[in-house]
Amino acid sequence: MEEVNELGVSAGPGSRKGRSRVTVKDLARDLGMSVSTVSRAFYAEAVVAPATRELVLKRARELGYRPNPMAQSLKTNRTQIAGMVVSDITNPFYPEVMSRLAAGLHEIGMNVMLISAPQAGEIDDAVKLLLSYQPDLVIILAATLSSEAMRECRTAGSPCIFFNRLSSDPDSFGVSCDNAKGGGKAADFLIKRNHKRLAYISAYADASTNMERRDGFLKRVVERGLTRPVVIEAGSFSYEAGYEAAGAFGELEERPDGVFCANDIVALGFIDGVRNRLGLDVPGDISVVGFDDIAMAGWPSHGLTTVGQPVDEMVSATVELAATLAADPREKPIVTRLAPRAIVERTTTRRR
Amino acid sequence: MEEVNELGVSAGPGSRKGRSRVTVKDLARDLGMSVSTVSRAFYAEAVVAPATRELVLKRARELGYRPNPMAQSLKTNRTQIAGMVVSDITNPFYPEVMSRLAAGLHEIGMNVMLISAPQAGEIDDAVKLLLSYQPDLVIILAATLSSEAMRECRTAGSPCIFFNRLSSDPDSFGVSCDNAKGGGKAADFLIKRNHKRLAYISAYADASTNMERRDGFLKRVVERGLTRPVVIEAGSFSYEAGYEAAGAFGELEERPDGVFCANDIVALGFIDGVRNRLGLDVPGDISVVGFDDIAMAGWPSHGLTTVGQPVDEMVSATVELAATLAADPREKPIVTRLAPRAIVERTTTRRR
DNA sequence: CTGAAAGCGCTTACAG
DNA sequence: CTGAAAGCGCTTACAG
Repeated sequence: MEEVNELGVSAGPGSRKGRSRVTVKDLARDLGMSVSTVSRAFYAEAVVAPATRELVLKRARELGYRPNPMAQSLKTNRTQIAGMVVSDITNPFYPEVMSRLAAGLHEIGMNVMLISAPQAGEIDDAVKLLLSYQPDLVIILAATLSSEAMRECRTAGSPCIFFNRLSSDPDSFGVSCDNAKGGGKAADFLIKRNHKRLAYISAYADASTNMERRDGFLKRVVERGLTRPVVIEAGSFSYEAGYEAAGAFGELEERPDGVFCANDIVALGFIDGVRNRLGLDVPGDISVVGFDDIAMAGWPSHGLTTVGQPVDEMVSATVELAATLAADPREKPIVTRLAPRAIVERTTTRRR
Repeated sequence: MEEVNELGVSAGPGSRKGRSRVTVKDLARDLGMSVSTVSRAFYAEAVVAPATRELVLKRARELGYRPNPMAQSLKTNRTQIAGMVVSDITNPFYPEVMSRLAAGLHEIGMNVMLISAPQAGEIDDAVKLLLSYQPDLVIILAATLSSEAMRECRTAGSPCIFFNRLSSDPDSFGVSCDNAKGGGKAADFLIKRNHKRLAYISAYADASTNMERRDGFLKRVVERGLTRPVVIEAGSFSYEAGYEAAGAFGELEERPDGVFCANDIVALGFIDGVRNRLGLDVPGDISVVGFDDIAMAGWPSHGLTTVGQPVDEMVSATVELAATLAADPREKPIVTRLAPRAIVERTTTRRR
């Protein structure tokens, strides 16, 4: 940082903050070039003598110069910011995804602005705050945007990518697992192991993920000639909801022997509920299959058999889409569906 | 959004993006005032006729005008951005904290820029990217910044707040639980229930949280006249580390009857390890106490007795500090310590 | 290939 | 109390 002083960049009156940052002006002066030329050196498309560019880039590195993205965005209307809206943070699936998404976005030079709403209601205000930074795009995890918020994104010119859970809005992008297929896999898995009476534990009823997994599961079961599975409404994607669902499960006159849950966290709650409240054995009395394959599913205390999500592929697809959208936000909305991974068989299922 | 058109704000040449945003200029024209006056209306300290201010604010609301923070920051050197650096996302304690911190920061009008590094090594680059946005401060969760990164924060003028885990750097802020006291509480708890031979499962050895909890625990145990607890090095704050530590625990010639773990997630792993690998009963053979009181600790399948962190207080303190720092970054570094909550007694401990 | 100039959307001394 | 002007750090037509 000595070079900063070499340059003679003084703190200046505006910087009570003590921020002495190298600006394009400093760099230009140091190099004896015009600001325009220096600026151009940073853009591959810009026409500038190769030798000049090299000189600029080299000196920039030495002085630790980086273009100020705030100033850039004022001119370019691009911010290199990806908004990330999250609400259902209690599902461990999302921290895992957030972390990997953020890393991927950093790699393409984007920064992530995080909006996290404990309650769904509070999301709107936060989205407004986010939008004032004009993010190049916003990625929505496990949250449902109000139609007002969606409209605001549109007027702000920030396209929305729904990750995992899709939106009913036809104007937004989506990256998701082929959940219906995943539901079908769960059905095949249980039927192959000779289960006869199946059930589905439904989470948040309106979530696309929930509906697709349910429908895929039911459809396949019926196709295979078994009776249509019972559906128990747990109400949300949470451990508690799964735990409560065990109560309703206990009331069934004919007890199912195979259960597919909307996701892992619901499955874990359901299993605990079934064990504690109904005194049943898993997998002795019933088999339970989850969806996601979060790290916890692999813990010995749980050993959950589950349909794995193709997280790597989903993250890559999202990052790629982000790169495209950052370059040209006018792409037409598209929904990408990735095939689920193979079922991971652990200890919550067995052959009947 | 109709008003935008009323105003006659055209998309303009620069906005291929279709971003038609109301600017201060538009608002001024609409109100027949100067840009200066309009701008002033948004600052409580600025001198402007009350009636004028009201008018401006009202119309701004109607048109959906919000000052562009990018442009603002160019003048003010304040960005209203809080950087958030996270690495240990597998510990569920952090998602809970992130979510609440983000919400609190949004309430004081700050936005959160997230850096998440899967491996500690990759954090430096991401921090550089973050710093180019000149965050008013950066909050560090469960991560250790390289000294180079810390220096960069300093030259960038962004003060660092270490949350939970403290830094050895004397130049940074900190908000943490009184971990030593928490360790002492765990000791008292086990001793009161007549445990005689105690052990501590250590996580990442260099983490301040780990050291303080350990030392507080050991000190209190010795003070109370018991023999100094065995310390087993699990190596990291993870389930896997706890699980592995059970192996080392099994090798001990004299088996402890009470174990205090560096945090909940380590405790859960340790318990599973002890049960699966050693065939021991918890709490039959040994009692286990954790630290944090994450949601999972309360699950029936775990029922972990644990020292609760004062998360609410820690989050409030951090947000308050952020507000102060955003206003004046030259505050002197201070470390806030909050008392741990009472131990939550569940089913992994019993009286001997 | 390079430079001078305009302007992105703001804030804030400086006059009046 | 208000307005005209300068300037924050950039990019990018426009000349040369």
